[in-house]
Amino acid sequence: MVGQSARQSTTPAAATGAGRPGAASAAGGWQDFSPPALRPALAAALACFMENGYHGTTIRQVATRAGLSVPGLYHHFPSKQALLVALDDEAMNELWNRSTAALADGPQSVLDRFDRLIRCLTLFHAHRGGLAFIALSEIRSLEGSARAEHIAARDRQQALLSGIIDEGVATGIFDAPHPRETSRAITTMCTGVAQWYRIDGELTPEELADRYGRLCRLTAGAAAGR
Amino acid sequence: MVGQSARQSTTPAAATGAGRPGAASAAGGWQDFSPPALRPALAAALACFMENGYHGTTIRQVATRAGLSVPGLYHHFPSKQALLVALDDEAMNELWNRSTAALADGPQSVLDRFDRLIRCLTLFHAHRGGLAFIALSEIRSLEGSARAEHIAARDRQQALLSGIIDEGVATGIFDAPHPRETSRAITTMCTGVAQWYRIDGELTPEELADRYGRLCRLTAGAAAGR
DNA sequence: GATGAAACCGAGCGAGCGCTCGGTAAAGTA
DNA sequence: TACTTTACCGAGCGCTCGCTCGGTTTCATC
Repeated sequence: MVGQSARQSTTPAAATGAGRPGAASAAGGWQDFSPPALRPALAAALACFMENGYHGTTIRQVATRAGLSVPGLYHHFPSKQALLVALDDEAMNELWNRSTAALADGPQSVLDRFDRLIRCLTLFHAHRGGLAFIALSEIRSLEGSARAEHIAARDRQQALLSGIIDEGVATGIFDAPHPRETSRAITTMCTGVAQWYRIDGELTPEELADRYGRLCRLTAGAAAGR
Repeated sequence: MVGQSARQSTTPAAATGAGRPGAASAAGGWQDFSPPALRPALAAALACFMENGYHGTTIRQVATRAGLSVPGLYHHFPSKQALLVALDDEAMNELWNRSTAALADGPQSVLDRFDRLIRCLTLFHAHRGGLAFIALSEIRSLEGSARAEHIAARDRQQALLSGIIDEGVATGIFDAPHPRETSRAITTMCTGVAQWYRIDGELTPEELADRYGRLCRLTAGAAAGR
């Protein structure tokens, strides 16, 4: 309940990014998750895809959930695939924006950046579990260039963490004889949060992030700390 | 290439289990992964589901891949859903049989059992990645009681690891102030192998299992060892 | 060589799919 | 008031879906 949810709502977050929520440009804003803020049709599509998957969802289900007729839905999005691509873009962009903001926001030692990135990953996958889950599990359903773009974004995102781990190994902060597997394992741990975490469960995202921060330090071969 | 792949093929594995491959009843047999041994129609369904997901796969694709006509396929399985359930059962049963065999096979200290279970989980998700991936990602597509049975099997499987971790925390072998999250994180790491590991990649499953064994010890708060 | 079971297939049924046609209603602008 | 834009919908098109009907072929057994 308490945590450090960093409510700084008096400052309108509107500087470098596109001005959309999720840009999180202000200091500390990368851990502020107030509004979901998806357009109604997208929110309906997300809910349907989470329940039945992309191919298991019909356009009529999405329309009904959005309170629209089928042609009414097609007024906002040109195809079912476009709904998926928009959700995927939203997820990948928001995670990237938050991650880069987290890395820039504070002391720049390797361990500080590691801790902030882990916190960012955990908070995102807890708060935006649905979005992250779809982006992770429906890669196969992305058609044409959208799939390649997703994979490029995922690799770029993954490089943030593995870069820090490589740095930490080079400077002796991390004891990781196989940095690639260490990085893979930590990434999997954090993204896995989207698969099981429920926002109405026992832990707040902030509490979970504290616990995962400690676990990831251990996995990376750092001192337990806090 | 070397590893400890425990080739003991002279002894026919045929004692306690149903006699099917994957029962792995002989000593050390839980880490012997020689034959995939799925019926042709199931193997075809698995390949299709991996490429396009359950709902994204048509019965005609499965039939073609199996070298059958559509009615020919229906001679072996009564429905598309039955193919998925059979694959899911195969995955859950094989993992359970191997896990219980691994726990029984050797010294019974907490750390010994932990190491063998982690090794078993990693080897399984590397060798049987396709099967494990479908069982993990298509839970939503299981209809009726099959979904509840899968979840029961998954919880039973999960309890093997969390039980050991609780034991280790109680006896002071593991330093884990939040055993449930530790258990969840380690499980996620190991099952995550099915999402990215390729059998034709740089690491053999046995090498990967060695590295993951070390990582999981760290995550659990044990001494690094080896 | 007759018999029955198992293995298989060409053709196609009814249903539901993604998507569109040709509109109407409401709101902003001149 | 006329005109444009935006937001929406009833009806339905063409297609593919999971599945089945009514067969034929293969093969072990007598």
